[in-house]
Amino acid sequence: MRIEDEIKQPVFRNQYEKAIINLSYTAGWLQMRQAAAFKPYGLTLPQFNILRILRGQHPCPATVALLIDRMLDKTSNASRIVDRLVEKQLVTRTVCPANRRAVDIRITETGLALLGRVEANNLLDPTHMGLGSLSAEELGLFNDLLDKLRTVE
Amino acid sequence: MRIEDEIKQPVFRNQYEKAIINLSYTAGWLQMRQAAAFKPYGLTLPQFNILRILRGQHPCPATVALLIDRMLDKTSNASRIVDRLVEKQLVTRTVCPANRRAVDIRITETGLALLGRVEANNLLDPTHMGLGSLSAEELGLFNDLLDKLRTVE
DNA sequence: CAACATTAAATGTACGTACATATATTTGCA
DNA sequence: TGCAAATATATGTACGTACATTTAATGTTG
Repeated sequence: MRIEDEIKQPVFRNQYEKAIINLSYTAGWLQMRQAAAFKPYGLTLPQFNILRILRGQHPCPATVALLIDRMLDKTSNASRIVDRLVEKQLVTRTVCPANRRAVDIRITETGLALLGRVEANNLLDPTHMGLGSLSAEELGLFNDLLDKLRTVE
Repeated sequence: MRIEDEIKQPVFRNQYEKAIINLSYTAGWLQMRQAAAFKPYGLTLPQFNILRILRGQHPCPATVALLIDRMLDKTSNASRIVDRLVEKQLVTRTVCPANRRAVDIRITETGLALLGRVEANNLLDPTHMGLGSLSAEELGLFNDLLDKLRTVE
């Protein structure tokens, strides 16, 4: 559906403004679908992403600094997201013996099992998440346009 | 810059995953730039958008329901955003005489003046906000791809 | 008219983001 | 050694989003 119809605004001042609004709206649309997909498992998207990073490290621990480095959004507060995962016993947090400033964060068996159940449902495949309607060629074009959009000066 | 380099992840499992991450990342990138542009004026983006809606109604009042209807994000909490605008005296809130359940929200002279100052700086033009690097043709294509992306089934 | 449903907005709670500051530990160097 | 700087994380505050519940006013219907 065209963005004009989605948000019931028949006309934009220019194509730039339309693209800005379309981009924000579409990103929000995608985020809502992702959040809804995780909800039955009691997870948010940032929590899911951290669990995946921890599984990538498993059985080695990760530190908060490593999580921040791997996360898309650098300003998000990894400490507090880990807090919630600890409460749900999906993750453990222990002082790092080698460097007592740091903490060792590990995914638990429960966490691994939950991650497995979430992924078994193919929650992130394009059909569920949109984008299924774009061809490989269109996806490539789309990625190029996004990259170009961010170039300033 | 390519998304692979932006987030230092050299490879994606497939083009879909790359597009999803690229879309989220780019929308976040844009939102950061917008927030930074409004910050010197003590405004957030939702506050700015509500001020614009109120100016569109001026000198008539708007209700909370009208604001929600016009806002991109329907689940955001217009009541509380208006709270902050009232505190800053950019907006007034009075009980609607015709329907005492509703409230009449009006932009003040201070609010109009602030909006004028913000816009005088061209804060939302494509050069400041990115997208300046895209041609008219590319913008059209980009909008079409976003619209198509959201079609499911 | 009274009882109940509907409507409009406000409030509460959980979570995340953005940014500043605090606390504890380690490192480096005079 | 001792002390300042750097490092790793936690905490605090303001704001917004998502969603449920509450409060007050208005409609509706028997």
